[in-house]
Amino acid sequence: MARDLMAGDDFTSQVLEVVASIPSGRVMTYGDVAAVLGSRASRAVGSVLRLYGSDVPWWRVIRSGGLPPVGKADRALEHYRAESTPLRLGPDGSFLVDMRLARHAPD
DNA sequence: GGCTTGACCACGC
DNA sequence: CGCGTGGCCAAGC
Repeated sequence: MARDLMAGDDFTSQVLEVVASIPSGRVMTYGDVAAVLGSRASRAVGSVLRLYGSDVPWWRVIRSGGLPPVGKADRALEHYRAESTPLRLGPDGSFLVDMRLARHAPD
């Protein structure tokens, strides 16, 4: 049947649901997403996005330090530029998301 | 059932 | 600021 990514009962579906609800130009940390689900499984959130992230705005979910997933930083950067996500220059000269401004607070 | 693996997080040095 | 350590929790074997 066709309820692959529909209304969530599973942890996986709920993660995708939350990620899809993040507004453009804003971001949430893996931990924040887990917290919305009443869990602290930040790693499991990452695992879900690694597998099913292609269908949701995965670049809006980053680490607590503002760094996007390793290897995907360049792809994420293109999206940030397009969404005008507040960026900030890291210590090594790379771009990080400015959490102070871009962090989206859940209820 | 237990052990291992992870797109993590916080803290200490 | 880099690195190690312990803790969390879902999924797969």
